Order: sequence, then C-alpha cells, then structure tokens
Amino acid sequence: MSKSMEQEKADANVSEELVFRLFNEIGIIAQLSTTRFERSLPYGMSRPQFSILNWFCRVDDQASPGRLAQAMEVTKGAITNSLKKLEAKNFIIVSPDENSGRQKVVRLTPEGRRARDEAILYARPAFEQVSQSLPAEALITLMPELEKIRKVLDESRI
Amino acid sequence: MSKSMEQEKADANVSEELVFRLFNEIGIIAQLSTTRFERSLPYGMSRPQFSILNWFCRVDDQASPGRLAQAMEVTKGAITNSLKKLEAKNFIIVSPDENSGRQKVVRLTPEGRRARDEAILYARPAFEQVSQSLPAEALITLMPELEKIRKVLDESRI
DNA sequence: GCTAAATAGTTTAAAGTTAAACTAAATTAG
DNA sequence: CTAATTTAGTTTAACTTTAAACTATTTAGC
Repeated sequence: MSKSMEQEKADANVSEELVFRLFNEIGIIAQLSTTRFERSLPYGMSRPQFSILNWFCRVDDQASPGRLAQAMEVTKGAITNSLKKLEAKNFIIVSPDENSGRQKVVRLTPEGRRARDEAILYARPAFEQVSQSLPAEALITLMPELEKIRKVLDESRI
Repeated sequence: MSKSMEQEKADANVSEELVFRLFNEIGIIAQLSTTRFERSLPYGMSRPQFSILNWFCRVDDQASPGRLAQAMEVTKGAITNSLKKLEAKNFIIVSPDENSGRQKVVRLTPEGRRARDEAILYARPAFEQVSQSLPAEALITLMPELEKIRKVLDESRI
C-alpha cells in the first residue's frame, strides 16, 4: 500500500469519526433545546404537534397525513394521533380529498397559525440566555452549513 | 427612542429568530440522524442505551443512576428501565455504593465498551454518504461552534 | 440523639410511539 | 371488466417515557 493510499484511508477514518462526533453533539443540543422548548409551549401543545403546525408555516399550506408522516419521520399511526389532538384544538382542518377517496387533506386554520406564532413568542425567554451568549455572526455562518447537512441526510434517506 | 436603540432592538429580534431557526434545524438533523443511527445499532440496543454506554466512554468510568439521569436529561424512572436492559445484556454492572446505602454505582463492563465500539463501527455505512458529501474542513469548523452552544445550554439549564 | 426534611432509586398510571394487522380505495394486469 | 396488488389511513399490542407516589436512607435542626 502506497503512502498516499494510507493517508487517504486515514483521512476517511478521521472524517467518519468526525461525522459521528458531529451527530453526537447535534443530538445533545437537540435534546437540551427541545426539552427547554417543550416546556414553554402553550395550549398543552406537544413538540410533535408544534412541529406539524410549524411545517405548515414553513413548507406547504396543505398536506396528506402520509406526507406529514414522512416529513416528521414518524409512523402514520403517530400522525393519526397528533392530527386528532390538533383537530380537537381547532388548529387544523382535516377534510376528505376530492381527488382520492382514501386520502385526506390537512390544512392549518388561522387559529393554528396564531398558536404556532405564539409558541415561538413564548419560547423566547427560554432561549434569551442562549441568544445573548452567542454572537449572531457565529450563528449566521453556522446556518448554511447545517442546512447543507440536513439536505444531505434528507436526500439520502434509507 | 433613539435610532441606535431601535437598531439594538432589531438586532436582538433578528438574533432570537436566528436562534429559533438554528434549534429547529438542529432538531431536524438530530431526528434524521438518530433514526438512521438507531436502525444500525447491534444487540437490540436502543439509542438511550447506547447513549449511556457512550457516556461512560466519553465522560467518566462510573456514575450513580441519578447522575446518568441528569446527564441524559431523562427521568430517574427512564434510567432505571435502561439500566435493567443494559445489565441484562452484561454491558454494565450495578453495585451498591459503599459510601451510601441509598445510592448505586454503575460501571461499564468490557463487553459494554466493546458493544459501544461495535455500535459506532456498524453505524459507519449509514453515515458514509454524509461524510463523503461534506468536506471535513466544514465539519472541523462546525464542531467548536456546536460545542459552545451545547455548553451555553448545559450551563443555563432551567 | 431524635424528629423532620431532603435525597436516591423504584413503581405506577397516563400518554405517546412503533410495527404490524386491518379496512377501504385505487391501480395494474391479464 | 375483473382479480390481484398496492396504497392511505386507522387500530391494536407492546414498549418507552414522564410525573407523581412510594420506600428507604441520609442529613439537618433542635
């Protein structure tokens, strides 16, 4: 084995070890921040419920339950459950799909959009300490990198 | 209100919105990557179980269940459950604390350490695509920033 | 010292998740 | 066109987690 090949192998290992540490770090941050966020949610909303509302605000204004299940990476059963809760709170409307008798169409209500905005507002205090301790420039450079990572994960789903 | 004060307020809002988007992005990445990772785990190991083994390899060689609960940010009940599973697999040893009759001491076994290393090894294929798509330099610059964020969250736990 | 309060870990009930079975509807193939 | 397959969503059983109640120890205060 040539020197350069050995080096190449070493690089690959370093990179994979790095990827692992990266996801480990991201996992810890996600747990710490979602715990914090979840406690600040209004209307007895859970994080999965908020995620669905947030998805409608960020991605599309309607979707089938199946599409939501894929987007959230949870089972269809979990979505059935969450949609029931959100519907009971009048945050979404679930109607039959006109083009397909086995599908349903889920839409955000104005109340749902307001609840999502409120949730974000109420979460501020919980994150104030963070936004004060971290310079905005650092976060601004971080975001595109994270988006790139998400895209790679998203596009290479197993 | 002076112009500079208005600007300051605007900056704060931008920063908080940014913090929110950051944690949102991190949450999505965490979910995508842990789903992927979890599927690759050997020995019927769950992610929480792996996290405990990994903690022993990274932080300390022994701990009380309570300390683990704090470190993992789960309830004591969840730890009781996870420790039972890990003990049944001979990955940890739980013994009474000599210095305190109400505490216990948890330690990794050699099998536990091996299982953790194997878990990381088996996870490689699942992350190869990612480590190939992302330049190592980008990850190297990312890590210290993420560590900083984690530290801030960790030190300002509510 | 002895009682009251605090702490460590377990247990339990309620809630949420998953995988698999199930129902109903749409698509495909012959 | 009809039967078989696939697809969308719900239901169910098993499992995990949480919060709170509970047991057992330790610490503090008097």
